[in-house]
Amino acid sequence: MARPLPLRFFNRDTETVARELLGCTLVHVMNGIRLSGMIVETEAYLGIKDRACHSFGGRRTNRTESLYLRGGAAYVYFVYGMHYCFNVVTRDAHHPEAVLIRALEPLDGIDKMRACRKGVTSDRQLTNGPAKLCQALGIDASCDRKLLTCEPLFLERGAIGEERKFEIDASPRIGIDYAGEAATWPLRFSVRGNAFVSRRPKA
DNA sequence: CCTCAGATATGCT
DNA sequence: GCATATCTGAGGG
Repeated sequence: MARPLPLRFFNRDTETVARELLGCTLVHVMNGIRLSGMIVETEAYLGIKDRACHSFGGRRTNRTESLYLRGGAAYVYFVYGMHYCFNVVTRDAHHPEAVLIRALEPLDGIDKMRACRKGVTSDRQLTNGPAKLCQALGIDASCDRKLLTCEPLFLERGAIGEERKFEIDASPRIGIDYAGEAATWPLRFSVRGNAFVSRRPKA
């Protein structure tokens, strides 16, 4: 099993981290069971200058506090009254930026994921959305602010030293129409042609 | 395959 | 009070 990604991976430019997380594996160990999936879709959120980001304009509240941790922390927030979304915090404490993980291709613990996603009929729907993957992997508010460099919640590099075996699509982010000009920034990244990407990027 | 309405509760004004 | 980085099921093509 690969080593977790180190802190220095996260303390870099947010867009770079969002691109390089594609192909990496997100792992959550629950009750000794390893639940994991390959990251196939991400979005970069660029802090105080990004109207779509929860820390836009330097806003700092209880909910957004984890964005002001150093890179490598988890930012898990609750939306629409029933869903969780999982983010990886990037850069340092003075730059409240993050990468939203939007979709995974399931790897380990698929039976357990099916149990967590009762009612879902096809495996494609297990983790092809930001709230779906949280439900499948058992990620909730208790994961907020956790450091992502060790169990139970961490990331593993994809193929070390190997060339990427996929092309990356860049497209506008989902569900942020209120964000003005920022809504057009191509900060959503996905693995071209992967069946678990939440929506096909517009050509 | 597609679009659309409804669910639901927390954070913030 | 109100908006929300979403999902599901129903209905139509």
